[in-house]
Amino acid sequence: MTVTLKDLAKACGVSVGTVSRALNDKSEVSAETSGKIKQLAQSLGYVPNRAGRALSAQKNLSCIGILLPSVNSPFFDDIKKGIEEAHHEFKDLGLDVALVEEEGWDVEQHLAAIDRLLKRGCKAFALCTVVDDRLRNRINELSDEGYPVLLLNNSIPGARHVCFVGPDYRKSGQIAAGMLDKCSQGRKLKLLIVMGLKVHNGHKLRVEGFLEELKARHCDFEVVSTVEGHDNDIITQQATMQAFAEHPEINTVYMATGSGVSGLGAAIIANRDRQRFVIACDEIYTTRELVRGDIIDFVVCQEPRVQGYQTIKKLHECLVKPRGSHISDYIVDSLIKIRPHFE
Amino acid sequence: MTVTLKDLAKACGVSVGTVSRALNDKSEVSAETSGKIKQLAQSLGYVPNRAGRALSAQKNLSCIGILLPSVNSPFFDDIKKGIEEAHHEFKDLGLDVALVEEEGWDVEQHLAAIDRLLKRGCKAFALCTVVDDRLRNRINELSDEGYPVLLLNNSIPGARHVCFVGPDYRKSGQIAAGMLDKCSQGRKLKLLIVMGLKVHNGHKLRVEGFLEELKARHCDFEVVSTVEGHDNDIITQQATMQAFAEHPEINTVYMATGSGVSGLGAAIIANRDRQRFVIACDEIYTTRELVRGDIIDFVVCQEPRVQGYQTIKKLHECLVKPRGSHISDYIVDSLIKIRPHFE
DNA sequence: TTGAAAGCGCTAACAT
DNA sequence: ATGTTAGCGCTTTCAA
Repeated sequence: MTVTLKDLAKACGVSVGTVSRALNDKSEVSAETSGKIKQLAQSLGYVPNRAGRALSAQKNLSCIGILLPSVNSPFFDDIKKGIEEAHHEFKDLGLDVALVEEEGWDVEQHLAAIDRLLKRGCKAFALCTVVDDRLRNRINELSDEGYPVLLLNNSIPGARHVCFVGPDYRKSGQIAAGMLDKCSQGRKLKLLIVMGLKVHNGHKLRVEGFLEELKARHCDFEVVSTVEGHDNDIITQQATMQAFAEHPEINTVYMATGSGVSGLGAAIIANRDRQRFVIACDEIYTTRELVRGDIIDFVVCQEPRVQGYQTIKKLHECLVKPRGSHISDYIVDSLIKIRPHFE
Repeated sequence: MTVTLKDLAKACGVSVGTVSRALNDKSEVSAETSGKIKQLAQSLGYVPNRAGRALSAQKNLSCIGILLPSVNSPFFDDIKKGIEEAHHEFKDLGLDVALVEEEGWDVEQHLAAIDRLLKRGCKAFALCTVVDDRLRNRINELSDEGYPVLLLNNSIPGARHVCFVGPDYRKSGQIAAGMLDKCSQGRKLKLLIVMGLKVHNGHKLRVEGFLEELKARHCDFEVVSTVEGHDNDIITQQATMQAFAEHPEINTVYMATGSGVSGLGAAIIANRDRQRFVIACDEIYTTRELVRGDIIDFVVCQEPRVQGYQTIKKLHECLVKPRGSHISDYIVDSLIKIRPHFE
């Protein structure tokens, strides 16, 4: 049988209350007793029972705060679905979720959103935000105050976080290159690369991985042009159209961001006189449509729904497990999707 | 606040015990009271609290029985990992798992295995077994006795089951064809198809989907030969070698089963003088090696780990939810994997 | 600083 | 057939 608080209490000659307080760092317990209890718990392999804990915490359930830059960004739809699913599933284990949605990646807005979540009484945070000094500092503050912070989808170097949930962007690029290599038997590749937003670290990594892998495979390629779509449909379309006009020899397009794909699609359709091989990233409604219509040849996806689900699951783990337990990252798979996937 | 047993009891003017019994069909409660309670529970949107239930059921935890034909079949390794993972995760929610492993698909053995699980006191079953009348009847018996039966990986037409967890084999074949189409720009395909076992319905469906999709895409192809590897390395190797000898023009191989892939690899390596495009199914250790070595071009996988995990999760749901709740199937994704996936 | 005890939602044993 | 109650593991008051 598994070891319970009662067992520990008996073994230590103290009451269950004391054991509970010691194990949860409630600080109204002497260092000596606490140490003894913790040690014993360790050696006996005590692992708290979720059901018991959940039941007890039923009235004052703990809340997870989530920040997403998801306003007008369909990519986040599936992440939100995953969050909802997990929220529903963990509700009766004493968990609540508060979601704050922002439009875009403005640092001020993101900082304000974090404060709002904090005021709502959130006990843990999942942030999809951007590489910036003030944000990094704010995250580190939260961590130091004992709040678990999870970074979602976009990693922030130097920020203290319990774990990262998201894709391996470099590998995503490598996989796009690997596929391209398989599909372009010997043909010389004249490449157009469409980037997204400067602040998003992932898009850069994707391109790096992409080029790296093309080289490693000794593909015959040349990057004819690289444009920035700023994750915006219209800008993406204009930039792509212009690149096609200036470099009609472009025969392959790699778009390293999911946002702005409508613009890419429009540009490709407007230039259908030339056959081009097109690779996109991330599965959103428009992308699916374009793959179905054979405008885009394949997409490298990143399991957004799983990301949403795992975000909640991981933070739940943080709140339930004893402080300082190691929580592993969750790196989603990079999935190649082609037309039959969407039919 | 969510509605509890106590709320229902108060509203109905009965005791919590009666409500619990009514909702769990304990049959020592009058049809009249029971009906009234159920109706009220429905209209008030009562949903049982997992934590409470788990805690209460702690001592006599219910056991899930699983049958896998996994002996000497590395494909099941990842399924088992998923089962282990979920087992660990649901342990403190009052769930136990009993796994019985058989070698191959022998009907007698599978029937005996089911009986063994039943004797062990299992309350629900997950079966990975084969299309056969006696097995179908046995499954229907179990269902009629009120045991939830889940079919894992291989569906059995006409068997009453609460849900199916596994791949869409037809789609798996379609996706292989879609990829092949992308990779074989115009080249005429001279195909060798390697089947697995007759009793496995899925392999047949894969080939159907594969050919269907090639036709739908107007690919220029011809099935030069179809061989049966009987999910065995040596037979697969011999059959493949012979096909290559008789039809040296074969330039593409589609293997619709995961087992026996070592044999396929050996045959390809022995015939390296000719360049052939090779598609395999299912991710096992050997397959990964062969993809890394560029012997196999790509694999269509089926998330075995997720299948294992979801099997436990779904059956847990069956045991926890009120009788007769609808449990949805879980169809895993068909994943295309290429070399960078394994590096 | 610590112990005792109530209570979270549910089931099952016991009583009626 | 139904009511009453103990107890599952845990946290959190309330006392001491």
